[in-house]
Amino acid sequence: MRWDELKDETCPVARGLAVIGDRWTMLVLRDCFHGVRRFEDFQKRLGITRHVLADRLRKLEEAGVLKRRLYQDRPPRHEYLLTEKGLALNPVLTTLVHWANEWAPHPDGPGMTFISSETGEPVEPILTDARTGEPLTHRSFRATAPALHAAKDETERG
Amino acid sequence: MRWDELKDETCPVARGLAVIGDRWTMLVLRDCFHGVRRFEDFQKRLGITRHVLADRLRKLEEAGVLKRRLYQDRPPRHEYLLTEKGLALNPVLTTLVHWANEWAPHPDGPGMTFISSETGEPVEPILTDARTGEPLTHRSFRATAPALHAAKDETERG
DNA sequence: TCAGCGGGTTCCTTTTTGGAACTAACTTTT
DNA sequence: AAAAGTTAGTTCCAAAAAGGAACCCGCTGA
Repeated sequence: MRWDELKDETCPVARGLAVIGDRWTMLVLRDCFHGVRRFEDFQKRLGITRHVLADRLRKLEEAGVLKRRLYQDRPPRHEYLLTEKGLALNPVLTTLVHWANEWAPHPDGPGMTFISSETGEPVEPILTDARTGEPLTHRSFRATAPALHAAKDETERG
Repeated sequence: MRWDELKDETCPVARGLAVIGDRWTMLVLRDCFHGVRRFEDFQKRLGITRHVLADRLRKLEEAGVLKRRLYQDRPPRHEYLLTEKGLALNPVLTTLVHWANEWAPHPDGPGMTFISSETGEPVEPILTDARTGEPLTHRSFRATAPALHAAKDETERG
């Protein structure tokens, strides 16, 4: 399987990764969430090469995660903004940050924390079951693929 | 910046992606969560080339996400198991699946759902604030980087 | 008219993949 | 005993992607 065939897979992990699974894409999105909008700013902050950046921005726009908006005529200049689809990736970034803070921390402590948009109070995002309200740990639930019942309960413990 | 320099970044997004941000890595981990343990099984299921798979498994082991365990001598054969660090990636996969089911669904419906390990009942994983118990939407909170106060509140709405 | 800005594109080199074949160390079948 | 199968890789080469630097275009402002 080649990488560009991922988007046709049934599995939602594959379908998600077809959009955001590329090397630089998540870092571009991180910067979007930090308010970065312009080509030059992405390039300077990420240290990504210019043609790779142009390619990723184009693909994210095609995927509907970003949209371009004209912010001046003559010469036409665009900025890149998160769509609803892009904003909805916030939990993915968040859980990744949560994991990295715990399992791959920088010596100088967490580089990122979360605050409420309304109150500015610190927020501690955790995964819970919407039906019961109970917090979910990696042990308390698992994924099942309808057509794929090879799922086993064993991992390291087995 | 080259890709292999990511792990030295301060930002937890970058540090996380240094481990799991590679093209095939998340798909390998998905299969781990489905109980796949052996080289041949990964290879057949993913359609990944063998030396790329060997490389990814080695890197995941070095990162402490997987560990190899001998399951037979003569000839020595190893299987790959998730460690605690690897199991802790479950929420990242989960939120990705949640996003893909909503925003990049397959025509034939969701390819993956979640069930409780204890009861087998369906589980709907959502992000909430551990302090208040309130569900978090992508609008209700945001990340702040201590050294990086360029964060703006505006996106598409601005 | 000349420098500078913003947002790319082009060119070339290096690295990473994809694809297929091959190896090694056994075990099982004929 | 020889042949075939199993498992986990490694090697080789061609193709694709990324890194790095320079260049281009349409302006603005001095």
